[in-house]
Amino acid sequence: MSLEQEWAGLTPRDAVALQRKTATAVITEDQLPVVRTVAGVDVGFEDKHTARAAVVVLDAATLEPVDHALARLPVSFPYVPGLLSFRECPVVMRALASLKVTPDLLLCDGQGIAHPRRLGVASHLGVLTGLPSIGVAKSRLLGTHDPVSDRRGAWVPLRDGNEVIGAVLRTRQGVKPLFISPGHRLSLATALEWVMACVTRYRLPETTRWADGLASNRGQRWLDRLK
DNA sequence: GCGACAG
DNA sequence: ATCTTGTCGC
Repeated sequence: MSLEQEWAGLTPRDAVALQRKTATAVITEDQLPVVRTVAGVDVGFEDKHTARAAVVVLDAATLEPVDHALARLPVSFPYVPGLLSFRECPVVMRALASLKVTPDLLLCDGQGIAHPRRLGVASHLGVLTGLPSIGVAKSRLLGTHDPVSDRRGAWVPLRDGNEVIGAVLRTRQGVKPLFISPGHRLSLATALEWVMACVTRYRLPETTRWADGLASNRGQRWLDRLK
């Protein structure tokens, strides 16, 4: 059965309960294979009723696209901070299912464990797919942190109380930092290494840039670049 | 009760 | 998330 069917009729209250249960399966220790391919995952909205997911698989060494997939699905859950998974996972799972190349690592838009119940979209997708995943968010959902030096690669821990739930990373000088957190099957240190490995000359890693481009309404232009 | 709040 | 080209600045 598809995820959209399994989650049909779920209320925000049910969703929170499901998150608490699912968070139990999240692993934040390194369990990665030799990473040859890295995928960028993102969801855009064609209108208030239709979600579009984009997944782009890049060669981990060259950062060149080797595969991609798109999927569309009616929106079936409202945007509620902390419950983003229930809006985005169904359509993302559809896109992932149509890939020809299964990626070794997922870089998802949004938080990993830097979440009230330690189950942001990246973590949830990691558990659903069983794949290692990283949360790459453009802004903060939870946690506090010290100022980050304006040097490329500089980072400071993101904390919730005494617990380190992620990092605030400067991927480029002169730009707002990114909020990185382990999604599933890897540590924060490894997550930071992979994000920087996917960054070239822009604020966002190449994985995210490709996925963002294809998921947005200007996706056609990016499709043209895919050969 | 008053803010904060991924995309 | 989304409406949107060129332009100012590091």
